[in-house]
Amino acid sequence: MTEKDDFSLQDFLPFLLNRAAEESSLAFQAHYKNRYGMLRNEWRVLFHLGIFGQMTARDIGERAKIHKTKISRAVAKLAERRFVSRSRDEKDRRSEHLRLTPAGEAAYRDLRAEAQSYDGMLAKRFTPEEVALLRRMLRQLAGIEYPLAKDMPQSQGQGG
Amino acid sequence: MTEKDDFSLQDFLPFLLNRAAEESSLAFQAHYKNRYGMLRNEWRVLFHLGIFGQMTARDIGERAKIHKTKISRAVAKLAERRFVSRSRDEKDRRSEHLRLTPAGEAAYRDLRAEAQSYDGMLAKRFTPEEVALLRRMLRQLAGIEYPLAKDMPQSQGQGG
DNA sequence: AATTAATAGTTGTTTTTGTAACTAACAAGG
DNA sequence: CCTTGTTAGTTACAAAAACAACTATTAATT
Repeated sequence: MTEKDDFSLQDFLPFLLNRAAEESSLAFQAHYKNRYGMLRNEWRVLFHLGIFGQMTARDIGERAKIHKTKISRAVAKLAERRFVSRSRDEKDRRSEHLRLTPAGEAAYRDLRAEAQSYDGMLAKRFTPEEVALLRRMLRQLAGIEYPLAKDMPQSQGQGG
Repeated sequence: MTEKDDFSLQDFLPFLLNRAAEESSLAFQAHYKNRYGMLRNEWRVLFHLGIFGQMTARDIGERAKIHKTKISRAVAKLAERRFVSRSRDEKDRRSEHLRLTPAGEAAYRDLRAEAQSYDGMLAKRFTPEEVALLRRMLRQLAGIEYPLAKDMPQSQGQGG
């Protein structure tokens, strides 16, 4: 098992990103899974509703880039557990507005606190400048538009 | 759908990392999938054998942190397609040594070239210093030890 | 208005993954 | 040697994800 080739798999960004994502999700995953029996897409939907208050399934999917079937099943489960309530839009009866119930709000607040402290724990391995740069680069790689506000130097947009 | 809460999902590292990983894997995935009908774990195994020449399933799993059942299935498929050959270790007949066949070598070289150019494309959105820092941070988050060689400043190990 | 196309969301089926249990081979201690 | 434990790898079953096809409703076209 001695090295034979100069290509480094551990520097290959898609591989590295996947490993980092997987590793850094583990502890948080354990939390929403054990505490609430939630799945990844379920906490994501929960968070969107917690953050934005009211959205349709389509809104969520668009913003988080989650496929509509995943949203549909996540919403079904959250609704079944009374974390989310649904109400038809009377102007367009195809879509429905989703929002958190009080129980959903409570779960959201708990998980959000957990997320914040967990994120802080991950971030404190680096300097604040490093973390800011990391997030900026990850957003760029993820194809997420910059908030475009504040005072960021907003460097090179090579976009290909 | 107006914001209501100050928590930013798009800054939450596990979410952001997942999105970046997913997004940045897409094009490469298309390549090994369409061209070779491979799965994620299959190209990973292929690359390990391409890089190290000969390994056991266990070696691969340990190095890439892939569970043994995934390795087992990936190897089975690669062997079936004659990309990989297996040979029992005579000293310890539980384990077997894996290596690429010429066809496997060819596939590896092709995919490696693709990976390299793809990685370059991702990287060129940033400055070389930024990319170096990004990889370093990702390795740290992924729990991958530094090569510990060369001339890296090797900063803060907060490790928690 | 009838026809066609598009959109929101759901359901069904197939792949892929995750987990647990298994076999075979080795290792150690009595 | 014969239990007991460990390791390499496989297989079987359960959970989750991916993909395609579907219903209901609205919008656009003729």
